[in-house]
Amino acid sequence: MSANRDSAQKRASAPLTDFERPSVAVDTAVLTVADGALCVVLVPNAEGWRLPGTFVHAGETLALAVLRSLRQKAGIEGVHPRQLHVFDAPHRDDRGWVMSVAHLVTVPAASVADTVLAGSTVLTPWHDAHDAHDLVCDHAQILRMAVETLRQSYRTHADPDRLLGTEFTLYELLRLHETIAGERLGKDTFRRHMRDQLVETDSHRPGVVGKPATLFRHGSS
Amino acid sequence: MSANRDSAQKRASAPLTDFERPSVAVDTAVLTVADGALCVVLVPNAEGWRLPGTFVHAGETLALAVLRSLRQKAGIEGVHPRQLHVFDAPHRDDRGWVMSVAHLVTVPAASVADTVLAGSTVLTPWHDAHDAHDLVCDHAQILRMAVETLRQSYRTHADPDRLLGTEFTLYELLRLHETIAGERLGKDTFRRHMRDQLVETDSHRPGVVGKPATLFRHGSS
DNA sequence: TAAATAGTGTCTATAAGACAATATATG
DNA sequence: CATATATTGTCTTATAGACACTATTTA
Repeated sequence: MSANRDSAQKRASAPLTDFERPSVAVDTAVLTVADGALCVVLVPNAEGWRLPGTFVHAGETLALAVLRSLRQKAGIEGVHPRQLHVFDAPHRDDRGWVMSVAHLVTVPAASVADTVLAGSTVLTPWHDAHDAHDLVCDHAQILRMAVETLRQSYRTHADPDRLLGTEFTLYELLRLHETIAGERLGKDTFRRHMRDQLVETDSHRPGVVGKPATLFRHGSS
Repeated sequence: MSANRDSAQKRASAPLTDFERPSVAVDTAVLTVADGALCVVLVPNAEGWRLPGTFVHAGETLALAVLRSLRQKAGIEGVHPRQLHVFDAPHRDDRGWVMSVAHLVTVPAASVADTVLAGSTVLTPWHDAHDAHDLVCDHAQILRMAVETLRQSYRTHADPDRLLGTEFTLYELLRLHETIAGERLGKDTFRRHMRDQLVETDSHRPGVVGKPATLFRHGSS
């Protein structure tokens, strides 16, 4: 029975060379919100635009491979990769058997300018996430999953990815949520949902005209 | 610059042999609900209990590897694997560099008896999912993720995994949800939530005493 | 004071949850 | 009829969303 043969192989001390092994890559949707638009980092290659990615090296976790690829290809540092899904169709990559583990990373809009400067030899191309067509193989699907995951996390929390700074007005938070959700949200209902997650400060941010808005910080959670 | 070298490698026609590659395995939490308990399939090995799993073979998708491992090790057929997460800690397996892609599979309680018979040489050990301790490496974490994923899908749908048969009473559905959620649910609120997802039939299931319950089927969704 | 933005009070429609009443079976 | 289970009606309370009102700033 083949089940016995399989078990015997797994109990042996060096069974790993008995099998052909796949190459494992990571591909990452780097998202930010800037000027009321949800943006993603795309890099050009021969066949079109793609998400930044790399092969995973020995002794490296997937998350570290993501960090390495973003540092090298987009000059992005200090982020927290979230795993989304493994894409494993046997012939999705014509170079051979390559699985890709899709990831999501978010970058605060405030650090986008720094990011561009850091990758000195590489243009860091931010694109509107909703206008990103013609991506290679399954990268459009990765982008959709990333946006949906971001939406899900912002549906229940004020700013889990700290896309705003430490202090922000409720209207800035509202515009962030509207951009991520892709729809208008009632301001008064929104306030009531967010207030108990936030801490009011003594400071205010004056606008060009009108009553200055109270600044808030994140709660202890 | 190392980014350039990396790009050159990826554009070459046979770059896949330049890197050491990981072994990729699948491990699956097979869940069912039987007699008011959430149960999981565990198989014994030298270090303790573990979830059924196998290495992924060349030319095979992750889902197919899951199906093969369940057929061989537990006699389970006709299921639909759902991907949960990749476990990738570099030294999680002392045989070498092994990543494991965790999966969730559900089996209707009605087919559990058949499943046991089908694996003629293998005892199919169902265990209470909440009493499953002492699992090898990260399998306890996989089980937690599987249970949470199952709970999430039953929070919004009547019986997405078809754990009940084609016809069932609302009280049978209520007991299923209570077992999965791990808490009591109000019966009248539950009815109102479920009714519009279900189709009432002309049939009834008589109990030992009392008014026979109406049988329902799933809606068109 | 006029205009603009920030923040709050209140009303209504809807949904959740608990409780009670009704319906239909067995013995 | 007594009892047990199924099913529905209704009441209370909480929440969502819309609207309008108040507050505070600049010009």
